[in-house]
Amino acid sequence: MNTRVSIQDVAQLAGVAVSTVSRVLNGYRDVSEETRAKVHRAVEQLGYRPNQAARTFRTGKTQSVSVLLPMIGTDFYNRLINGIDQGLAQRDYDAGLFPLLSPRRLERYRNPSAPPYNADGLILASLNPDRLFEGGKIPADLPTVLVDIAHTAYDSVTVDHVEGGYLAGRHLLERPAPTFVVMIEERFDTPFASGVFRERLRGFRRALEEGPVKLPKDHVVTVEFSWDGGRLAAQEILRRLDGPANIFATCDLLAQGLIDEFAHKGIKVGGEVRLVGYDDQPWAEAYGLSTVKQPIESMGGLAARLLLQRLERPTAEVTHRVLSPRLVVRESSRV
Amino acid sequence: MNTRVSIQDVAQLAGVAVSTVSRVLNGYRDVSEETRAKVHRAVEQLGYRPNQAARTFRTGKTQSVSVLLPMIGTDFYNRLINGIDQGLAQRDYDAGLFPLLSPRRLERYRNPSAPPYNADGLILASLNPDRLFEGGKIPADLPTVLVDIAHTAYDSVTVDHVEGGYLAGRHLLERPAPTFVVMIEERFDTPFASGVFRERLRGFRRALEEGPVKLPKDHVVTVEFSWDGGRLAAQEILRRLDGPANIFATCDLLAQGLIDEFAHKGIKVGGEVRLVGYDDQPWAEAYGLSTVKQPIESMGGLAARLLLQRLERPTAEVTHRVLSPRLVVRESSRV
DNA sequence: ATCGTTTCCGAAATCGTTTTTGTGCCTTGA
DNA sequence: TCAAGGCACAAAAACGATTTCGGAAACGAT
Repeated sequence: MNTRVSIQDVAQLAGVAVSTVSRVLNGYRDVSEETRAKVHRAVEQLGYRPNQAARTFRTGKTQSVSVLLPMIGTDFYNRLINGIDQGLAQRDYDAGLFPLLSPRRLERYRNPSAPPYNADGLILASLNPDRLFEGGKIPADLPTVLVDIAHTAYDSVTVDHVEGGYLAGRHLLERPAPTFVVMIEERFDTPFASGVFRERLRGFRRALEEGPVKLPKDHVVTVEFSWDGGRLAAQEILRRLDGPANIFATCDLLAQGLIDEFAHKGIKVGGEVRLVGYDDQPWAEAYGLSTVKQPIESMGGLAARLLLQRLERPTAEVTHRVLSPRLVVRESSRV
Repeated sequence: MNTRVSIQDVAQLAGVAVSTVSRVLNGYRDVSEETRAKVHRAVEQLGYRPNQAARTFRTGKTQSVSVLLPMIGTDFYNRLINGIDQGLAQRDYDAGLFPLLSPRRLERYRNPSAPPYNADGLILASLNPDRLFEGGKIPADLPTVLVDIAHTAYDSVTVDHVEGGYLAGRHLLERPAPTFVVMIEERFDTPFASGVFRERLRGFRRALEEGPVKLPKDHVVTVEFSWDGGRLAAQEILRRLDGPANIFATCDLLAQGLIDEFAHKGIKVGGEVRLVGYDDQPWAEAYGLSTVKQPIESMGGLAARLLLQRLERPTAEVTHRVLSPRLVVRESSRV
């Protein structure tokens, strides 16, 4: 007995036309105080709630955007979501989150009329639209901005991984020593963003080129994306080295594995063995891990603002914003 | 030039009526193979995509449900979301996540025509509908199921915290010793679920009643919901005791603080000082922490299935499902 | 008194689907 | 031969809002 009452009923009870009720409800002018009150009274009395589906149908607007992202629960996406949310809230927009929790979901969301696309705009986090939509267009030509990944055809906000690697490199080279890089194997068969680890390595190399130290091929250890990966890398490094070293792990998880394994072998990072990670995970501070911190919240907030802009002017020129990471120095890289 | 093409255009190109196109698209009978092919050809040629808003408007169905939850990023909500997602995917429903990231969002989501309620059903996680909607009804009378909280008026899935406390108590009392409980102060001014810590304590007390050991009033230490809270509790306990003890922490975070502080003082849990936590956080295993594990994924999956059922039969009787937690014994409580 | 302007409001068109109803035509069976 | 029924499709009526258009009344200025 709630969804049954329509704007018609309100109009009838108030003794006015539906158009008048609509005008009152949407705060338009051209309505006298008197009728406005009558309408409000009728609305109150009937407990009328506008049918949102009808409204969306007519206006084509939902006042909401969808955020598609590979997963949730990681520190990265938590911070990103918070940033997006704040950016959106400023302008009375709401965000629905649609994580690609399973291959099945991914398949479903390829359907252009899936629920996520029932929104005014779209934020794709770490998701390559070409791969996600298999070369097709964005469903319903939804205004879209990419975050944590770039694409010539869409607005995007990213942070510069090359620069992050460079920062790590410059820092470690304050004290020249044999250098190792521990990084992750990339897979290109998912619609997720990729190539970042290689970029970080590239930046690191660039820093090395400015100094006297070399990075031999076999000093780049490629492992799996796991804590165990880091431990294995530590064993590998110890096999190759006995003395001071500078180590760059292209993500904190690997750095953690390294630290734990070193500790197990009685080696404490910082001093002789210096280590820099990447990501600034929440536990990094407790671990005393030097690391490269990305402005993830800013990235999210900026993406939200870009989307809002695009909603206003759909045909404006595509913009790409590249944010800079920041080096956080802690004990693990002290000389 | 995509959203511009409607079912009309398809009908015209195919040389049939719109109703026929609709029948084809929805797989209804009463269409010959020949016209079916014609329509499909026209659809293909025009790149026609049905207007989802219109469809929703007409049918009143979206094939999606909304999940309202206090936050994301915690282990609890991660597991819950995974459970829900799996339960929903089985029947071709999609879930939009709407975390109450800020007080502002909470306020917005009180509006019955906010985007989250533009769905076929609603899952409220840890959220009390009375408080959330300030005594009002669920927006648009959306079929709703509650999870991690109960309410007489709605379907719900919860796990029994009293039972969890009881399990911890029975286990610790295998070896009688002075007993402490570390718990968290509750706040009732939020729309979030609450009272669970008290319930866990109640269950623990119930176990004690079956044995010879007493729980003195000042052996219940109430602290803040933080790692530091656990550390302070450890200090407090050490002040009161010198010898063996059984400790029940009503959540793992407190247990972690306890363990760390004890370690700092040279005391290792397990053996003399036995400890049981609650939640089975991801790190609990590495910590060797005995703890009470809730079947969170099951809870989510069950909630999803209940909602699906209710969507089919909106007037069916309200059901409440109470799941049982399970004790995971590890080193921290070995004798 | 006349003429414009403004203010307020109603009638009707409209959005793109789904669903109901109607209508010829073709079969079938008695 | 005729009634009954099924088939394939068309026509039109919803669904519930917003928006456009236009007209009556009220008002002020000439």
